[in-house]
This record gives sequence, C-alpha cells and structure tokens, in this order.
Amino acid sequence: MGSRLNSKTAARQDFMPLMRALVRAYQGFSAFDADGHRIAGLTVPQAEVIFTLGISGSMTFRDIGEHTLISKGTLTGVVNRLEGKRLVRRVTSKADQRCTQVILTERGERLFEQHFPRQINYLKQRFDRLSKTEKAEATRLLEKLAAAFW
Amino acid sequence: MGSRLNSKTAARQDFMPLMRALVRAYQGFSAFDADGHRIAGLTVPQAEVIFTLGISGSMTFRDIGEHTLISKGTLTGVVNRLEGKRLVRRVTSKADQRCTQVILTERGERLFEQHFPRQINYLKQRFDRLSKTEKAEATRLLEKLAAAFW
DNA sequence: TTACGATAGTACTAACACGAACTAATATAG
DNA sequence: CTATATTAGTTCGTGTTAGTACTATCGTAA
Repeated sequence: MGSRLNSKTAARQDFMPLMRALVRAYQGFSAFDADGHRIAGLTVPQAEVIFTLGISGSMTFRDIGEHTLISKGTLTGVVNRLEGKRLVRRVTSKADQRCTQVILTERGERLFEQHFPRQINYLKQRFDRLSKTEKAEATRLLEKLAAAFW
Repeated sequence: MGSRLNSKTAARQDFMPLMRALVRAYQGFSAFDADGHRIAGLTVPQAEVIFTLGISGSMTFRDIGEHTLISKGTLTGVVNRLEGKRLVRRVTSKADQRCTQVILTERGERLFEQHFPRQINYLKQRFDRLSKTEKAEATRLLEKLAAAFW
C-alpha cells in the first residue's frame, strides 16, 4: 500500500467521514450559538468578549485575544462596535501606557448577567443529548484530534 | 436540581469541556487545512469549490452551495475570483436560463488533479493519529452531536 | 543616556459570511 | 392565457478574519 494518491482514490480515504462529521458538528453548533446571541443583539465574537470580561473583570486587548483566540486586528473592530453600543469602555493603563484595559459598562454588566446564563442553558440542552459517558469520550477524542493539528 | 443558572454557576457546566474541545479541534483542523491550500494559492472556500467541481463535473451555483454549505451570496464572489484566476468558467444553462453551470477550465482541472490528492494526503497524516476504532467512535459521537443542533 | 529591539494597539486590505432586497426567468393556479 | 408565486443568481450592508504595515511606548544594553 503506497501513500501515492490520485484524485480518484484520494476521494475515498477512511478519515473523510470523521472530517465531515467534525465540520458538520462545528457548523451546527456555531449556527445555533449565533442564533442564541442574536436575541441579545450580539454577534459571536462580541458575545465572547462580553463573556470573557464578565467572568474575569477587566482585561487588556492582549489578554482578551489570548483567551478568545481573536486576533488583535479583529479585536479592535469588535471592541469599537461594543463601545458604540455602550457595553464596554477603553481605559488606558497608567502603569503601561501601551496597554488598554477593556471594561464592562453597567449596561454591559447587566447584559452579561442576563444573557450569559440564558445562553449557557440554551447550549446545555443540546450538548446534554449526549450521555455523560459520551461527552467524556467525545471530549477525549476531540482533544486528541486537536493535538494532532498543533 | 433546577435549571436556573446565574452567571457564577453557569460558567461551570459539565458540557463546557466538550464545547471547548469541539472548538479547538475545529479551529486546529481549519487553520491546518487553510495552510495546505495556501500553497496552491487558494482560500478554503475556493478550494472547496474546485474540489467539488473536480469530483462531480460541472454544477450550478445552487448545487455547489448545497454541497459546500457556502451561501449563494458568498458563492458569487468566490466564483468571481476563481474566474479571475481562470480556474473556472460560467456557462448559462440552455434548458433553464436562470441556471449557471460552473465548469473547471483546463487550468482548473490541472490544479485539481495535482492539489487535491496532495491536500488529502496532508490531512490524512494528522487524522490518522487516531486509530481506526477511535476515528469510528469520534465520527459516531460527532454525528450525534451534529444531529442535536439540527 | 541614548540607540535598539520588543510590545500594544490601530489602520488598512482582501476575502468571507450572512441576510435582505433586487432582477430575470420559469412554473403554476385560475 | 394571464396573474401570481417560486427559483437562480447578483448586489449591497454589516461584521468577522488574517495578515501586514504603522505608531507609540517601554525595556534594555552599550
């Protein structure tokens, strides 16, 4: 069995069902998640920032980016729009003038307190269609898969 | 155990490791996949269209969209760029003048024949870090999860 | 202390992504 | 056969994404 593939044989590799299943599961989750956030008038990355700040208090752009995996260039725009909605504020750090702390406004806090638990519950209902054992096994396998793409 | 959550308890639901693992696995795969396509000068959606056409011959926008899950609005732009690179052509269907067939040019065929097997092999190396049993189990669980978000 | 390199955030570009409004062509109900 | 509804693809607006170049600030080494 050589590893040479042509366009015919390539199309029938045994990993392809897994690849398709991964993509479909993620896309399903992702669309569902976005739907939940729409009610609160947020996009997914906007909600990620609100949730991150709500849980951990204020954070710099750098820390938010590390936590959410949103690149700094993108984050500028996301924070601009959240600032436009008066959900967060920028505060330049005194100690290091390069750093900007992003802080939830009262409005942002209120949105977090209301929307975050609702969204978690909304997602939970679907994830919990897998048994506890299945969730644990799926988590293990996905972590192994994620490690393969490092 | 009521289903009432506040922002504190919501953050520690037992499905969250699975959610995180799903997102990490997909993001890892997605970035890796994009890297492979970059060598061929293609973006992921562009490669998806080339691969779809290479396997199934010509297709309408509608069919490509159904197969790749790219929405029709987005597809117009993707096909425009592929046409700009002379990899595909648009041909209006004679039977139904509303329909446009998208067809690989010779250049597109050549790219498909070269790039598709290489990309499959490139992905295979990583997916195959899971055993055959693990792949089957992961596929089953991900399909179940995908079904939950339908 | 001054030059140099690293770091934080912004500006800009190209490509997606989705939804809604729009145009043209086809199908169908009456 | 005509009015209406449906379908295919494009266009447009808003937002996300990655990457690169840029500015300002900070740390450090000569």
